[in-house]
Amino acid sequence: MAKVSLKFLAQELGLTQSTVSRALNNYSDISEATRQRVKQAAEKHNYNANHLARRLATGLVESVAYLMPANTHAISEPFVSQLLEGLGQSLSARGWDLLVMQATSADEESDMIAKLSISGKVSGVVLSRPYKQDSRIELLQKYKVPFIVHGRTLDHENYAWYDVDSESAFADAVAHLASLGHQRIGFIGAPTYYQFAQMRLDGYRMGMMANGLSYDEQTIEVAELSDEAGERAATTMLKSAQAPTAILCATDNQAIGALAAIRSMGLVPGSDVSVIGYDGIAFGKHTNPPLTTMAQPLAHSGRQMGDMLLAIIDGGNPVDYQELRQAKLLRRMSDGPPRP
Amino acid sequence: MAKVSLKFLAQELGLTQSTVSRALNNYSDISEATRQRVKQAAEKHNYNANHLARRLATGLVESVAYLMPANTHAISEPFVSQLLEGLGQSLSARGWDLLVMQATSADEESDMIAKLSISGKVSGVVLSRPYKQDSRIELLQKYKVPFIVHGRTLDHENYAWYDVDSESAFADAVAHLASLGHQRIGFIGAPTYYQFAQMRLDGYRMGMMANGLSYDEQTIEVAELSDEAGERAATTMLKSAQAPTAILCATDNQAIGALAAIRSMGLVPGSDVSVIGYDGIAFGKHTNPPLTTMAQPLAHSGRQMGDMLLAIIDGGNPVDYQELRQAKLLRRMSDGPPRP
DNA sequence: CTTGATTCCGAAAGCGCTTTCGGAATAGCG
DNA sequence: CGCTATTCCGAAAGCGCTTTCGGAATCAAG
Repeated sequence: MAKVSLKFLAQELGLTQSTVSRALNNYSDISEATRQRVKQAAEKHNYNANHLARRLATGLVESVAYLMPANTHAISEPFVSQLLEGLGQSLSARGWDLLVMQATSADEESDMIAKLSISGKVSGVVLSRPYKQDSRIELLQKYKVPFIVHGRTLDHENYAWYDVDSESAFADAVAHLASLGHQRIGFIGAPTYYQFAQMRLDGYRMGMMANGLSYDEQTIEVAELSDEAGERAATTMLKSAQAPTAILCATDNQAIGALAAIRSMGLVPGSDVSVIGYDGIAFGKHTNPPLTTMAQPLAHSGRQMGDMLLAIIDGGNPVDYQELRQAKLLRRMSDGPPRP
Repeated sequence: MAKVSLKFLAQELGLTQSTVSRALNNYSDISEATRQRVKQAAEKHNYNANHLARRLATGLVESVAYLMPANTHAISEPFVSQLLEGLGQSLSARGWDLLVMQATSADEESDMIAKLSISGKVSGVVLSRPYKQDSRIELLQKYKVPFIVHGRTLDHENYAWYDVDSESAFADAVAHLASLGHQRIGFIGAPTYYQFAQMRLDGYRMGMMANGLSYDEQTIEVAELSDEAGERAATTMLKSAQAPTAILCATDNQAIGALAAIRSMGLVPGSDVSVIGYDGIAFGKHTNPPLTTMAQPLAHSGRQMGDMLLAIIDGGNPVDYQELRQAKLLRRMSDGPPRP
């Protein structure tokens, strides 16, 4: 079974490579008759252009890289999975490839971007969970590689991003808790080198002020993004003198941990102390009790971002592709009025 | 900033492309002196070989594809995430790329494989969750594309795979339940066009027989792999005349659904009716009650499989790379002796 | 000083495709 | 019927790299 290349088809048909190539690519200077003939032959022999050669010749690289966050088992986080799925769909609809890359350390992340950029391996990049100031974004801009960010940095005027307005989401969550009668609302945040962590904290603060509640550093804990970290943070918070009657968490994972912490202190989440998470992971339905959360509309975020990135690669202006979505309260069973 | 290509470096150094290339690739017919000179220049100008050109020239494609199961939101399943992570590590340690592909329908899966094979886009493939008879595997063999399967088909003699012995795992689970005193043990399985589903069912059956329990078609339900499906299956099972006192589920997701079904009937999982899942997803710790499960050792399965695949690509004999791991019982709170 | 063996580098072909250019064959027109 | 305009295809260069081959220069040996 000889490799079916352009040359092969050309010989088979008594034409030249270039003619065959142009026929396949619908050039207008090929007669309809031979075009058909060529296409049938291609079909018959199951011809598939070697994409390496094509890309080398055209300079177009039909693939996009997704960079997984480093220093965290992010891939096992729900949002990454969903994102990947959507991205894949968007890309493959156009026959493009999706590369997934993973840096093992933060240093390596920048390195990887630099390599990626100059190697011309991909024609677009999607980046998740940026830092407040993210050198990767600067690199991407410097090398003029089209990209889109899942989330935002502090200064997010001049590039494309897709994000959920977690600031107002957290303000809303506080308002909800306040309307239930809570006064002491704790906050379990994430390290604020992540911009999303900062915004969630800001939202919390704004919500507290807006509802006439005292914003107190004492009722804030910073934790990593895991359930264990959430559990630890909730424990120390509940053991403090002024234990809160409700806890807001930066992520569902942390909230799930908080639930565990509350239970293991002999308290009942949802009635003794309320917990609200953020993300809306499907699994929240099955926790004990089911987790109330600010749910992101991430169903098609991957797809969305893929389409946006493709549009930018096609020449669109990145700043035209900034999309802010709203999260909404998904009440399950982990919130309620405070104990009198 | 001119593109730094071989040509560029060559001019810079007053050498030819070929010399520069060979210097960079450590050919022995290049003097140590010029080798150093070339390498320094490359370093200085941040040279990175265009991998498209290299691959075209060498015929080696330094990338591997992971095919996500179709027809299911598999990517959002925990095992896919973990696998991807491990694969990425293994591959990137060698500078290879990981492509993720997703077919939207079962038909398309074979198509995709065929295209992938003849396009020469990748030099290896990893495949998850094969069917009993899987045409994709035949295609891969036909086109002589190195591959490794995550799971096994019915006939798995002559290719590489990595699997967990779910047959004995389920037999063990039954034995455990029997030792607790359960007599009527139900089984929620998966569609048996999946080989893994067949094996888990077989394990269940073997376990029942080995413990002198009656294996009855009545106490078997087939469900999709989601929590909702598990919930429905458990519900009909518990409403039947001979409701089981324990339920074994093919996956943790189903088991989590079963937990919900039991609770919504006013029963207490773990004491009124036991449930045991399979997979060992991290989340099982947080269900209500925490889920007892047969945990796979999937921590490094991705890494493992990546290494195996690489070895095969390097010329290893696929049949030398078949690895069967054991699952083990992870007792949490969803199992216990039956109510008298 | 000649010969043969080394050492080192340049020349050139080739990977499979795209794309520009030019030219033969055909068509259209007066 | 002669001339220009079209239609269609072939020739060839080039994308950036690898790799084989041959030859000039250096070396050791006779």
